[in-house]
Amino acid sequence: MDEPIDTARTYSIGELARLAGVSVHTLRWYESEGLFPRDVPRTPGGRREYAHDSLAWLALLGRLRESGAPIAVLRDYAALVRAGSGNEADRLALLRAHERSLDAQIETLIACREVIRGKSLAYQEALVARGIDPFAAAGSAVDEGVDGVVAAAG
Amino acid sequence: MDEPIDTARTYSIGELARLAGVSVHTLRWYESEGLFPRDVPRTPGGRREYAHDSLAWLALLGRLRESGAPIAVLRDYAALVRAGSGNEADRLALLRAHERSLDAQIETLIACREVIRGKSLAYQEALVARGIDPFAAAGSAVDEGVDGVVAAAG
DNA sequence: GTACGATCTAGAGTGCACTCGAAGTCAAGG
DNA sequence: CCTTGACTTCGAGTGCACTCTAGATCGTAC
Repeated sequence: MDEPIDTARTYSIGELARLAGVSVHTLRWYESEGLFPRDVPRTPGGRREYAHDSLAWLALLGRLRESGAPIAVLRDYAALVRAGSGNEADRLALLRAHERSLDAQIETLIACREVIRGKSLAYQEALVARGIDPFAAAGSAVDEGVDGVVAAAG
Repeated sequence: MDEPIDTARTYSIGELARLAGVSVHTLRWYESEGLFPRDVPRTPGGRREYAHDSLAWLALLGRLRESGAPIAVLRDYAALVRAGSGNEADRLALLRAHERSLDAQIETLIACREVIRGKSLAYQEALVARGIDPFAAAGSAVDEGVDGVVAAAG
């Protein structure tokens, strides 16, 4: 079951930063903010030696961040994992809460897209009605605008 | 065609803030940042007197902001509207660029949701396998965790 | 041994989008 | 007239999430 060649692999902070797509500054800052589920071991010289699974952990953090989770949520989740087994229901609750936030965000964005799409379609049709190619490079010398067609508020 | 009762309606900054769901501070700040398509008129006493269509304008700005458009984009759009007719193709280009950004955001969020959903389903199944109701209030006294089932990285 | 790049710590600085405070003005009610 | 509350300007402060600086140390290659 164990694959020592892979799992024994460690990363320097520079390597991990490159692989995870974050800066070394960010990795140190994440650590100082308690976003790792266990202490990052050091070499005798004091350098960070990340375990191979740090990359997967950072990938998860990355997804949470991308989807708007504040650092406090990542910290809470890391604290639960750090605390060890027995709190899986808490972890699940945290993840599900974020899922709901994610659903809400997606809905919001879809609603925004509809509004903005409506607006741009109005401009597009107005331009076509005036005999202008709506996808031509901008800056034509037409005198009269299409504001009345699109909306009073621009 | 004109409906003077409605279109002649003006709003004080407090009214408009309430209706648009932003703070009066924000309205003044938006104005100072050039986010209105024309100068906001003042009463003889120096107070702002927003035209009735300001509400629709703010609704559009709100949708753009909600969907991640930075203030600079709103400023550019306001500047185009302020410049008057003849630049509709530019306005359309701006809106369509934002639409593309919106599409990308939605895709990203959907990808995030899948990852996080996968994670929470794993916890859920692990809890069920251990005979625990995954939706019960958290904090049960189970000794052994499900980490091995979910993933090494938490 | 020395040069060099990567890493270390602690703490300051950045950018965004507000958000608030201070000190004063305006307008309607009593 | 006086109070009250909404309004004015200007500038400073806030919160978030990094991002960077300075000055020292580590470790490998020559």
